[in-house]
Amino acid sequence: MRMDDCLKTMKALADKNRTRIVAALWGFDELCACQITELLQVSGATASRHLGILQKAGLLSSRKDGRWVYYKLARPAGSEPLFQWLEQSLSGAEQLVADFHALKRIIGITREELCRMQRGENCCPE
Amino acid sequence: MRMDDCLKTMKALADKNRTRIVAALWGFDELCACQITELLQVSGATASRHLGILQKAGLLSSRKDGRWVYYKLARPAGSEPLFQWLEQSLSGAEQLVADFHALKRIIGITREELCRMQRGENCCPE
DNA sequence: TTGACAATTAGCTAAATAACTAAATATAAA
DNA sequence: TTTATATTTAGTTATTTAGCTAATTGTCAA
Repeated sequence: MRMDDCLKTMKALADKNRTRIVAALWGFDELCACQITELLQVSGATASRHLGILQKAGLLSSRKDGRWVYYKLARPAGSEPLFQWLEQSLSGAEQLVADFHALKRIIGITREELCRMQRGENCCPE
Repeated sequence: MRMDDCLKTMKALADKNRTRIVAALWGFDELCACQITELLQVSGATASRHLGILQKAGLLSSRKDGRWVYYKLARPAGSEPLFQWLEQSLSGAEQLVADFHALKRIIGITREELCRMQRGENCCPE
């Protein structure tokens, strides 16, 4: 690996929100952009930018399904020790435990309803 | 490890000059601040700041010997996989090979002469 | 074909950070 | 004790980056 690629990986992981995304994908194999947006409580554009940085570093892969884009961990060849260190270092971290519970709630909401919430529409459109 | 400590480690390593410092200490057990300054070709203050960031992240330890301060890798408990990934990812990196050769030259210069050079005094004081 | 809409990109602002110079600190030598 | 000097800290400036809103893109449904 070239030094720049290695630094790109470190820079991608050296951010709290991006580490939260990676950790979320340990517990939930695949998540869509709007679910990540809801987890981080940031704008969709911000979540998208973070996902792009992780993907450009080779840490995530994405799959498009209609209007939705799903992300999962890529675990490129040779990255095993890095992920091992990360998982071991972060196991039980308060923020990630809270995230795990939040995600259980989030995946219980349909994506349509989730996106409606994110657009600020109150609820229950009859 | 708390999440903040983990992020501090990642942030410490997510900088080219600091990665070069860590890699330098793989090949040369212990180096003093002025040798690191010479390697990176930055001001002494800048080198000192980078060394401080690595030390606060727990990645370096230091030892004072008179006017000189020597640094070495700390390799804290649990960090083995991280260093394994780093060494494997960076093995053969162009910049680090060049640094290794530069260091062989640098350690051949007495610290007194090195610091004299860094103060801008030309050479050969009789 | 048109309208709705999830996701991304562009453009901006505020905060974080890397670099420098100058001042402060601590140690050795005269 | 005074002077020289290796390192660190303070203060400043320039660059990078995380966040936002608005505009754009690509897809589905009416």
